Amino acid sequence: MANLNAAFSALADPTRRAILARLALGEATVMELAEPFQITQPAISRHIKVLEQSGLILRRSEGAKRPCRLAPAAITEIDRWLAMLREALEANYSRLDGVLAAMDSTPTQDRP
Amino acid sequence: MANLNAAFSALADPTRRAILARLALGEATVMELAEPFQITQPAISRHIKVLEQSGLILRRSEGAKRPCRLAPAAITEIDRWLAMLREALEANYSRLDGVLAAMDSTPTQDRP
DNA sequence: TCTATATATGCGCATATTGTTATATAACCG
DNA sequence: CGGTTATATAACAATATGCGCATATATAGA
Repeated sequence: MANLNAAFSALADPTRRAILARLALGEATVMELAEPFQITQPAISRHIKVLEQSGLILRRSEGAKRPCRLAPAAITEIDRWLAMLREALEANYSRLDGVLAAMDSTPTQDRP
Repeated sequence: MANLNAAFSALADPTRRAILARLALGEATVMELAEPFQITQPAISRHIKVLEQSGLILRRSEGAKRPCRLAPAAITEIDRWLAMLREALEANYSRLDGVLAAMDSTPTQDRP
């Protein structure tokens, strides 16, 4: 639960989300990731470092290149946390549905 | 896609995530939300403001109280964005499974 | 070895975030 | 009306973040 800080913080930046979206298509190098953006390469390198330290991406070495790819673990962890909220909302909806159904079918029903 | 900045940024703070977790149990007032924490009430008020402005929570007025509850829309939006990564990872796994299956069942299979 | 390519890091600056204290606003209660 | 409760805002300090520029490191290749 500690890494959620870093993971959500990393996701809060649109450049970093765009990088992740690109990585969803497959592994990519720093230069490839930097290409669509107007900011400098050092800035991209730092974004990548943030993503790496947050656990959202993994890297390997291929000569001078350091390709990046998505890291399943962190994404799963985030998903698990959000599931809590999702389920809470679903539960609320169910409850509401129940109330509405009760109102509809049994107006002023007797209940000991 | 614009609100994702604010939403993820809001989620990056553990106090705010704890507030959301509390709200998953149901509506709560500022004082109720502040109770488990050691930080001051103004600090909690500001966390709530951040959550509200990010769209993650909704509020109503009940006399002097301003109870908070989870907002389905923002949470759904986050979920949709993460689904992209989730599906990408699943696709990668499938591809890997395919490769492994091919290696296992048909070593050096001919393919025009 | 010299040079080009790929990536990382240090520095300085502008801006944002978080917490605290003090205070303001709003509604309830007697 | 006056006091209490609930919540918000202002002002300030400390810290963090993001960017560009310049530069360092690492590998490839002639």
